[in-house]
Amino acid sequence: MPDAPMPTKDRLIRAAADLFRTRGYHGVGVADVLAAAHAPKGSLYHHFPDGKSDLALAAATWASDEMLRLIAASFDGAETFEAGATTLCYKLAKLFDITGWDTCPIAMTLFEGPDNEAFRAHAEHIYDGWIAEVLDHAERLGPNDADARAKAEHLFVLIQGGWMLARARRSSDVLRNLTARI
Amino acid sequence: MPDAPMPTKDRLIRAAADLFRTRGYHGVGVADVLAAAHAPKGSLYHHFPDGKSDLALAAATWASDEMLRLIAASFDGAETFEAGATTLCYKLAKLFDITGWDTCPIAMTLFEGPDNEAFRAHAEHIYDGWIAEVLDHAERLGPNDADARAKAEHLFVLIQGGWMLARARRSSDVLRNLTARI
DNA sequence: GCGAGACTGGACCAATCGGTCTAATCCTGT
DNA sequence: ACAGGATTAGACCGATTGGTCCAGTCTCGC
Repeated sequence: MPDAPMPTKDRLIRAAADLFRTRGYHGVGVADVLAAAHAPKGSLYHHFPDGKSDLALAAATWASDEMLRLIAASFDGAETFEAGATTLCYKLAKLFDITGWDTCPIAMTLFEGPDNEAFRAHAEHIYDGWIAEVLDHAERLGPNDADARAKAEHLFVLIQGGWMLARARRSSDVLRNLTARI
Repeated sequence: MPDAPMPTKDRLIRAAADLFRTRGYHGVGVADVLAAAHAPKGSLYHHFPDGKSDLALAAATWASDEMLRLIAASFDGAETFEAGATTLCYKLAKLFDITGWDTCPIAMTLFEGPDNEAFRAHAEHIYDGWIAEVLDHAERLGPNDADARAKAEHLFVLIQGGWMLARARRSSDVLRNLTARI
């Protein structure tokens, strides 16, 4: 666990992302994050002057970047949109099994925040980023497809819904079965 | 607001369901529920000996019953599965606009609970109830359809995912657009 | 109209919450 | 070597958290 070489700010973000993802924004205290990141309180409020909410936005952005990488990795070698989407579902299923991913990390972190509007806007921005990334690949792989946007949004909806059922059932099969409906 | 005639227990459940749905389990304090239900603390712990978690399970069950009624109402007059599913999406969209429904009330209430396993199991039970209700109608409307269960689960996934995107975008159109993919 | 259980009302509690503050320490350019 | 900003360390704070407890009140069967 190479904790030491990582800057405190990054450790805080990662620990926060992990905790928020599994227990939700209000389910995690700053003390929990501090303990997980092996950081004192002073550091948190130095790097994130607005405290917990500031940290939550950064954690959501970091989690989003991971998701964007996962999307890119899934579609990069794909020859069709369906192939890429299928790979993405399987990668998510594997991640679900390994890390116990529960639901969408963005939803867990931002959908119950305090000053709701800022959090909601950030969530919308992140989701649009995911859809845009998928859309890029959809247009690349199906140049004449007028429904590319609809296909991208559909995949997003499937994955979000699949995440929920997968969590409730503790079964990643739900995510794999998604591929039949892409 | 006919608050008075309603028994305290019911007022607590409804107030809790409303609050948990919008702000999540940990985002709501028992004091908030008490204030919304115009009930003193003693009543809560009389009707729900295990306190907040007990109340959350009851609130989730109540919210689930509302959803089951909505499903039944949507499919009752329908001549095909697709027609019923479409009606359901439109009803949910309307509800989203009126009440500001945010995401799945069950997820908001149970997915971040404390003794996770009991909450998760209850969520699974409720979700299976929804799917079973849809499945009944699917089998009634398409007697020879071997994929009835897959169709029911697919509709569930669509609605769950749609709920999330609808909330992030503050737009019920997402729910209406679901009908193109049923 | 009386007695018993159901229910209410709210004072009270320890623990935890997010956040502030200041002193100490580290790091880097000169 | 030193200055000075960046960072860390953690004591401390008032507010709020979920929960306990019991005296009082209501509502029944009898």
